[in-house]
Amino acid sequence: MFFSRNSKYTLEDLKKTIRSFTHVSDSDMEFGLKFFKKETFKKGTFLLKPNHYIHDFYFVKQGCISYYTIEEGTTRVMEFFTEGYFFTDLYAFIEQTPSETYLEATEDSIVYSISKTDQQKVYDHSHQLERFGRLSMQRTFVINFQRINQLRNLSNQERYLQLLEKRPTLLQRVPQYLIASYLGITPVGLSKIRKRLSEKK
Amino acid sequence: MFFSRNSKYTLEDLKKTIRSFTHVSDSDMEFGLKFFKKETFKKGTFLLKPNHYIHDFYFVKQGCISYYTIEEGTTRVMEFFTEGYFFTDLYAFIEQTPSETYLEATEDSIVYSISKTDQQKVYDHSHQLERFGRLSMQRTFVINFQRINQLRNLSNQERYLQLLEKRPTLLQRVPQYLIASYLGITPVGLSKIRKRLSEKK
DNA sequence: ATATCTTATTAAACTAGTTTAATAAATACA
DNA sequence: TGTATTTATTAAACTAGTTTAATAAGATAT
Repeated sequence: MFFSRNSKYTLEDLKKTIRSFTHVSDSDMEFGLKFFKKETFKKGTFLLKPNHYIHDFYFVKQGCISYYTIEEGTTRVMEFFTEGYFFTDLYAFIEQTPSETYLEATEDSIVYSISKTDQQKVYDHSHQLERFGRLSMQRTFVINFQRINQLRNLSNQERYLQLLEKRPTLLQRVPQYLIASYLGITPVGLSKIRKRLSEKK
Repeated sequence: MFFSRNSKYTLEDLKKTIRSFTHVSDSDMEFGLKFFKKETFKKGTFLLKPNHYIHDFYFVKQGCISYYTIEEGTTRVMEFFTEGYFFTDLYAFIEQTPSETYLEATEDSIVYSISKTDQQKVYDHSHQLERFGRLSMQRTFVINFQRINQLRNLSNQERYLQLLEKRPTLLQRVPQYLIASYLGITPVGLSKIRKRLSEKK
């Protein structure tokens, strides 16, 4: 109900991203890519809502998918998936449990998707692509690990500045109160930080 | 210089842990395990210090390895690796760059190690073990992700209580100022939290 | 056992955040 | 275009942490 499907697109960017991790032969690549479907999501539509199962693994071709929970009325943004990101609600995807999260297109978005079953077929068929799977997990691990250390070691202001530096367009693309949530602070807190910074300059 | 080596041990616990992730045939398992070496580290000795390369991937059989940096004189503990943990300084290991971290045995410890080269051999030889590699990365991903959300969403007091619950023995095994560092607070801060909690009861 | 060194607690002053509420600015839409 | 709604800022009172420094308690070694 959420989306419309249509396939047969170039997938060049996806192919390129996969090969940035490890060598994959043309035949294995072809085998893998044929399972991907192109999907488009209008701004404000959902790829996933709580209490639903998630069957697909995604790659962002264009747009922005916000990954968040709502607990006691408070939105908590865990990630903004933009161009080139692989994503899913990994916990629910792995365990095949009902999700507790939202995946919302906060911009008009185009993604490629592959079902868990098909992904398993791909990994069974291709050692090279299983390796890609391992390495992309490893990459994500490193990124998350750096994020953990940032959260523990940097002040909110420092984290805001790092975000500005690393993902400069995000603040133009996403409302500020969601950025605040992503940083783990209140909108008021972020506003204060911005004021403090603008006064310093 | 840091350690002494000797091999031929049962490795039963390592085998069991690997098989908790995915099926691995006896022959693949045998092939993989023969690369692991048993190493022992006395309390206070180092598996890794800054500006050294790390060549090995580890599994903790017994003991506790603290993974930390020292920045501007401040120790920042990133993880305590205890029984059943796989670990290495992943960033330096992957990129083969000089490490910026310490891996210190904060208890007398026994670990199994495999070199990066040998690990690559194992992955090249066995699709099943490559899958184990992917799945164990995935597991670590989920754990780290939960940790990120805890850091963003919970108060220091709540995180301390969660740590007490999830790893209750850790506080007996590790000095409190390292626990504080792991939680991202000062020893004084942790002491205050403990006082507040003991008064509440 | 005593002295030494490390670790933990406490106190006091301070700071960067919080909450709640009001206001201002920006955006959407009818 | 004007009005309604959403988003961002500001203010005020508060809170959970910080830093520095002193003290107490615990562990180690001679």
